[in-house]
Amino acid sequence: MTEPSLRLDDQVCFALYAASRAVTGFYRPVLDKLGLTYPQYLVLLALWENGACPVKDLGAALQLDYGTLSPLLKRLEKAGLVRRERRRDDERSVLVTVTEEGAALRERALELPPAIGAAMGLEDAEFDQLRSLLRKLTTSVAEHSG
Amino acid sequence: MTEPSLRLDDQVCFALYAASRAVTGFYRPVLDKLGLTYPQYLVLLALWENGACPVKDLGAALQLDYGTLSPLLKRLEKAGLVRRERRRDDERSVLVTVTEEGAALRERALELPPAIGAAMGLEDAEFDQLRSLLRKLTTSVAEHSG
DNA sequence: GGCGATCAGATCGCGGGCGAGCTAAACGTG
DNA sequence: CACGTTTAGCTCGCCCGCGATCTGATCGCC
Repeated sequence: MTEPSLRLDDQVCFALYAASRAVTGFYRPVLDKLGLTYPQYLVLLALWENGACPVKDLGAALQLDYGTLSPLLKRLEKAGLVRRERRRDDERSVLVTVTEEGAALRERALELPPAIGAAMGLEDAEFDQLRSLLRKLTTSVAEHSG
Repeated sequence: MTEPSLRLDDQVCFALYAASRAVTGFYRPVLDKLGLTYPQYLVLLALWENGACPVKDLGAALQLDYGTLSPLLKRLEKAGLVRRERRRDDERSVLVTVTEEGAALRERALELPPAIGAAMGLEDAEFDQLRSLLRKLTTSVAEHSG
């Protein structure tokens, strides 16, 4: 019965934290040219994919709450990339729509995934493996958080 | 030649971002009981392991800059877990030392890795695989950021 | 010894994340 | 219809992360 390790480099949680920040750090200079931050980019990914969608659904897709999304969306709106309007049929809900300008950004964003893919230095198999392990981890941890 | 995917769920970067936040979210209630935030916990991990160490080395171990570490260490000091003192032999450098109280926290922290390990729901092999993929990813991305 | 370069660290500003507390709209049940 | 409950969203405060800028201390080199 050995004592559990508290070595920093043994912790998957630290590896995760470091990797996540390294990747967003890699995106930063590229996204700067598009005038976006990393979370803003993720929001646009969700919107490009789904067309318009209410704030609630964005939160579900990105696992972010209103405290994060509300100010972020306001900044995207101020930048002219997004519109926010109350639904007529349910005044509680706010529908977020991509503007022309926001849609145009999508073309320039297409170069991002290949660039990051190359920088990651993983084989295709490792890439898929990593993604599926991360998904499994996320859902499992979420279940244990209830 | 297909267009690169911009689907949110295809992006490893998003899987990473979501997993990292899910894990720190899982730690939060447990660390709350110790009066710690997640980055503070990581700093203590590094200090428990190395004994005292200058701010610069902490930054290297955690990949964090002074803008993050300086205020964080001040908060840890105010909480009585850590001491900060200028070195006599090099007045530029600040040595960070764990106090008795900080050292005592280590015992209570020993229960964390098993708990998170269980919540992750990964086999031992997957666990090691994930960690090594994350490390590989981190170093590779860091190299491509120069 | 003097002086520019480098280095350790602090500070500030901004944009996340997130919990807590708030408003207003819609719903549900009598 | 009235009234409590749920729901969507906002705001605020605190703590990261990080770029930029500042201060002092040390080093290198003449």
